[in-house]
Amino acid sequence: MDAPDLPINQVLEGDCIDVLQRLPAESIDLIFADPPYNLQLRRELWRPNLTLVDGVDDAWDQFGSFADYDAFTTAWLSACRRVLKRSGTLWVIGSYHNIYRVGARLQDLGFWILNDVVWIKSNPTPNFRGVRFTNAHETLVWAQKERGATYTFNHHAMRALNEDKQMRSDWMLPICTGRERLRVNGQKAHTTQKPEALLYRVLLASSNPGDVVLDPFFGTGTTGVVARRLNRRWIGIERDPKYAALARERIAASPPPGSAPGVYASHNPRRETRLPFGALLENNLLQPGDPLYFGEQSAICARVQADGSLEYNGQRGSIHKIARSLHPGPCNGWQLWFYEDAGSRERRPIDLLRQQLRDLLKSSDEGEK
Amino acid sequence: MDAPDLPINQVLEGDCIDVLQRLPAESIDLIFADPPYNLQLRRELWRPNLTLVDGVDDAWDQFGSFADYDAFTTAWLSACRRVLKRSGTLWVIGSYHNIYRVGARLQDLGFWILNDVVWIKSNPTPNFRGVRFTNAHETLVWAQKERGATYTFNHHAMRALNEDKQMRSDWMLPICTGRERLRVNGQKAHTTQKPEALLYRVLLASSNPGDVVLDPFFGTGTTGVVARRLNRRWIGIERDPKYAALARERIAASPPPGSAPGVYASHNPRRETRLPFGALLENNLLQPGDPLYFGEQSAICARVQADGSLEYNGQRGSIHKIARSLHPGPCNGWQLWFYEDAGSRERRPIDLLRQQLRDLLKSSDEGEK
DNA sequence: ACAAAACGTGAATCAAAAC
DNA sequence: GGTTTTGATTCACGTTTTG
Repeated sequence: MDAPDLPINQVLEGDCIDVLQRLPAESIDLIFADPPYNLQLRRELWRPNLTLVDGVDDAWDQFGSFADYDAFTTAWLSACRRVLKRSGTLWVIGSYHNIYRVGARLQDLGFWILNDVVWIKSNPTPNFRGVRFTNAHETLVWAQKERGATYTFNHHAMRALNEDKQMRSDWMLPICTGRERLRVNGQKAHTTQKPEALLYRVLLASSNPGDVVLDPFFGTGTTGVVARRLNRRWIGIERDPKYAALARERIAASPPPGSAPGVYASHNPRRETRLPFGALLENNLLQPGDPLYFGEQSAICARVQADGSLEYNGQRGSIHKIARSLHPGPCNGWQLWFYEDAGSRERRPIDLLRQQLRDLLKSSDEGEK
Repeated sequence: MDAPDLPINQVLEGDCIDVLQRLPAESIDLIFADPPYNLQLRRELWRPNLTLVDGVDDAWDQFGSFADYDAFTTAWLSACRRVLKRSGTLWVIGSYHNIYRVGARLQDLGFWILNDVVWIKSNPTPNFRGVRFTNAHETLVWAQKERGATYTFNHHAMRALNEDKQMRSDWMLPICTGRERLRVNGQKAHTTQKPEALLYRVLLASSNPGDVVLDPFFGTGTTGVVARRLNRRWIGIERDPKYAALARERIAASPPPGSAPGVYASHNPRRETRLPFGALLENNLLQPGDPLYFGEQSAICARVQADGSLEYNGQRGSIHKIARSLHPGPCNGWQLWFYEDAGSRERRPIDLLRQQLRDLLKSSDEGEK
């Protein structure tokens, strides 16, 4: 299933555009990219207390013009797109300096944006001069390889992570400081290290255990650390041998995934084994000829047929089909049809019977073991 | 000082590209633009409660391709740039559908981005299908006509509006609903009416009383209403005579300058720290698979899942939910579940970890000051 | 009259498995 | 791979209706 020559769980040294070209096509499930931001700082910045701000002035962040930056962007995005599976998705993080260039190029190349997400920093650097708004966020673009392909989004994992409400496109997370910040001789090892919490959410949302996650601008390896922790496989590409070495060291020292296999998989009702409506008859939860009501109150009453179809007003078909004929739009028959409980004479959705049957089958499964 | 033939406080009917060309060059202090977003909706969308979502399907939002949209964008941005004073600035609002196109074109034309700002919606439309993140924000780009020119930024006004702290680039404001939403025969008059609070902040930040504020996509005139209220002069351009008429009517009926602006000051509920259990995982204080014990002595042991839920005895749910299943009455999972301390092997309530994380976030907050 | 519950709605690129 | 069938999925507010 995997390409045989995929260099799993390794840091590859070199320019990502070159290295990507040597990887097999359509082999990667997820890409997270934190490219140079092209910051274009013009002068030193001093705080009001007369200390110097240690800004990003690395050589790797210098580009001559928008055109240069665009060419660079198109090159690495194309290379990424080639190695991505059809079902794969790509995340890019950036700020206003570069994200509009990146977003537009990415659309031009055929990527299809699924969301943009804003990382709201709980503790941003203030604007020392008071001449603009405090730059308190960065933007992440999440895109699929091509419009309409299926992709991974672990909706229920995101809900669980957000106290049982849908995860929104605004993520409030602190910047990477304190013990998490990698240091060498007391100096920060990399100027733009991202917090692990950010990668945790990205990987949990858009990949599954065992998936291959690639980071073309690996830096000091945050993506690798989190991938390992979440039981994903990873590939890092990094041009600077010093960063690559630091990343290897850091990942080796980071916590390995636990041994319990179940904990990493996200619950997904769409992947549960399907029970045809007829199974309720086969298992004696309904009888041929039983009435089903369309809603809790309504007088509309259909009859269950022996083969698991419904009959209403001369029509015959599945619970979904008959429901659709009674109501516009997409219909889930399991929730729309009600049976009458024998004891209480109350109407209950047939979805309840399905749940009972699922529990029944599950417990008999476990009894076999 | 003003160009003599500036049509002040008027709604000009026509395509903004044409109309702008008839205005004098370098005569405008501030532009706020809310262009079509180029949404590309494919089919009907139904809510889970079987009602139909009334999406944006207006003719003015239809473009054939990215190339068409880019040409349109370049045309109106160029026309705007011509009428802008050297000291002038431009705001554009958009979503991921269009904002990367707009941002890149704007940079190409020589505008210099000062900030981008995210409007975080306190009450966004949810994602009914559960297939993406809730689209909970829109993006505003704030740019000056050319790099290095002086521009207006009312730092102290922004501070005052934000409880004496620097105004950040994330603005949490409700969408336009209720009495503020303009209606005709009970139907919303315009599909994309913006809240006045948003314009209030924009105009207060980047213009001065008496300045001329232009809006090339005037719609139902929110920019005019707020400009009038803040004692700025305004020019609106609107293609649709129906919207133009509504705008004139609305502005005439709106409060004149001098009324108390208290209603526009917005409270920011985000500041109240909310820590979901999953944050302990995101911040590396717990790992997927870790055991949690129900009480200090008990043998009941649940497993932490990667998504921040607990698994016990086949059930899966939040720390509170699983606790409730083990104990009658209301349960505070934070105090009932215990982890085992790595060093001492002693059990400690997970509330301790929450406290640690709170302290951590707090100290990094204070470090900023 | 008042409180509680029900209802309506917003810039939305909104399905996926089985056959 | 295109077509058919099954069936998963929502949050914060403001307004209206019900009790």
